[in-house]
Amino acid sequence: MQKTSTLTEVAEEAGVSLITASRALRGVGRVAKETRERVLAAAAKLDYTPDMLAQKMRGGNSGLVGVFVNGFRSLVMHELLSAINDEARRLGFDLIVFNADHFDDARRAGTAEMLRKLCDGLLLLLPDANDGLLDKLERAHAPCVLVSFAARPIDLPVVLGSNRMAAKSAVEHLLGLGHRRIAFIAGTSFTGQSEERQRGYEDALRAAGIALEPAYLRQGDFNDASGFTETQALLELPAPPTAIFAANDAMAFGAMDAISDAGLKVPDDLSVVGFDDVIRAAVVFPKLTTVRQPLNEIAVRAVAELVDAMRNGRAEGFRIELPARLVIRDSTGPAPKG
Amino acid sequence: MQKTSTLTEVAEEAGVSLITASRALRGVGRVAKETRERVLAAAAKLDYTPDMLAQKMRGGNSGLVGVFVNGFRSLVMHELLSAINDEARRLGFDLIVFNADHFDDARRAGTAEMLRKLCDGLLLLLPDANDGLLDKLERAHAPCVLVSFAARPIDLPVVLGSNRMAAKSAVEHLLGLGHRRIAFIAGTSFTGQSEERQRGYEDALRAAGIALEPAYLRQGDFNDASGFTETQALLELPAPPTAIFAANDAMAFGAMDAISDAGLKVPDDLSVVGFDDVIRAAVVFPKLTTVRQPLNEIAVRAVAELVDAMRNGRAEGFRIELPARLVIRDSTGPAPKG
DNA sequence: CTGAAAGCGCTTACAG
DNA sequence: CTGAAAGCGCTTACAG
Repeated sequence: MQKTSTLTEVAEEAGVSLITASRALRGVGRVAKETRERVLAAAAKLDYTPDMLAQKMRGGNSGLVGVFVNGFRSLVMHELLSAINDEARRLGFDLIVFNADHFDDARRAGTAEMLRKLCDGLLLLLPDANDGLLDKLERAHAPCVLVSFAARPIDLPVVLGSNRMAAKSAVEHLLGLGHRRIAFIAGTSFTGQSEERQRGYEDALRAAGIALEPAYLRQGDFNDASGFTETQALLELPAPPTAIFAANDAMAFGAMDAISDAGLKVPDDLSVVGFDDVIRAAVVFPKLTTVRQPLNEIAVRAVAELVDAMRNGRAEGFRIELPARLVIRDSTGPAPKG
Repeated sequence: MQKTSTLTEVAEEAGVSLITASRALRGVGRVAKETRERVLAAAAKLDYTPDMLAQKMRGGNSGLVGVFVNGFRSLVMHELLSAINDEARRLGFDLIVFNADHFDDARRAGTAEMLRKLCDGLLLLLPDANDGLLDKLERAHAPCVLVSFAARPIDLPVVLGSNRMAAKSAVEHLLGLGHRRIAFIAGTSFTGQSEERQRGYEDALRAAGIALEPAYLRQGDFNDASGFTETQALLELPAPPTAIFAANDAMAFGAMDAISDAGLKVPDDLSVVGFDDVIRAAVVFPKLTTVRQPLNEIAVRAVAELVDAMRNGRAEGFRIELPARLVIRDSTGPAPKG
């Protein structure tokens, strides 16, 4: 099928040796101007494109950045990917994206390994703390940057939003509105970000002298549906909360739906706060009060740090937290009397 | 940096020849059970992963599907990518995504070529008709499928939504509501889909005996902002339209904003129809009447056809149009009197 | 059942 | 300025 021409054919066509053709094409070493032109002409004639696979096997850079993601479904992932793509392109790197969840499969591990060799550097978006790849990269100090990872200390560069502090300020906002019964819907714990947000929630309550009520702590999975179900459970409590802080926007949307379904109104009866500020947050009715993740800044910074690591050929461990801030919209209001 | 162990090392460790180790690992050819076990143990001990780059250079399948996209920004692209990923995974293929716009750059072409060799098959999402890659693939009958491409006849498999017919039914819906002055905001023409939608618009008007008014035809670029600007221009016309059909949802959102900004109401003063039915369409206020692209069906079908082409090692030209249908929501209403 | 060659397409030293 | 070797990590015939 692939009738790509090879360097040998180009050399033959130009009447020079393989290696001379290679040099002429790469513009490396001393090659007579006339010879070079002959080779270039031959390459053009044969529509020659170098085989990156072979090139890479001999070492050398590809100008490629590998991006490992965990699924494409989430809007945060989508925005992050867009921003990273823009920034990488601006700096002259192309992106290869690989969906890297479920690393247990041997074949998948082979692909990941291959991509690691093929690309000059790796960006891991919202990686799973249990991914064996992380250990491998850590041991090798491979040039890579983890984005939005908070599960554990790791000897690799990490760029993320300030989950804990921003979550704290979100809950303080609710406290300021007079809420005392505030629930938290947690997400999954793959990246450790949900835990950080929960800590911020607890920080705020503790600082306000409010005891943590276990019944107000619910376990969701970052999807709309779980926000819906967990909110229903909360509403059935003897003393239901007057405010719900969800670990992400999707669950906050689910919460708002559940509240409507129960015949209640946001924010009159219950206030809802999300986390992320995906596009939909500003468009939904009522508009969602949420924490804005600095996705763009995160992307730009992550790419910059990766470029640095690629230049050094290795990565040292450090952690950059970029400030996330509360965006107050229409889904939060004064706590209902009584 | 990459201290991956090689097959040679595994063979040494197991005390067998290179080729025997290769056979044992692949489970191919006759290898004594005891020998095989020794090799497997050695591989496990050395944490060996085969080098896909080297493997692929000798031929053989990778189990990888390459997906070429034009940017990550659009929500349609995002949903399509999600659906394709799910379906490919279900069938045991992994996805490698490459952002392939601007193929003119020589280095990028090398990457594309490499990916083409590396992957067993290619999916081109909303490809640009001017992309030189299309010609190459067409000439080679390379195993690939074009998704949402309508720019020109091409001797390669194509899967897309029924742009023209669905657009026609959208405009018929407006005609049924009594609208006579209906504008169309076109998008860019890379994939030819905007043109198809415009044809559907013209079909409907023609069938209703309404002359095409050039002033009602505006050129946008598929982004919100252009929907906004072009709508402003339409509103300044001596006889402004009473309905606007935008070639995609993003421009329809822009149109709604422009209408609000002008102090007018949707759908009382103007009706708006979009195309795509992205998530936001059902969430925005008022909810957008739009054409639902069968993105999921398109994804499933495209993957199925690609699997078929990969099995044959080549692709024949054909075109599968999946029905897109109008979803009537709140942004369309009776034409205002007078 | 096991192994010594040849080769995939290229580049890196080493010679001339 | 140009070229003949060696080798990247692997697999495909061809021998034993």
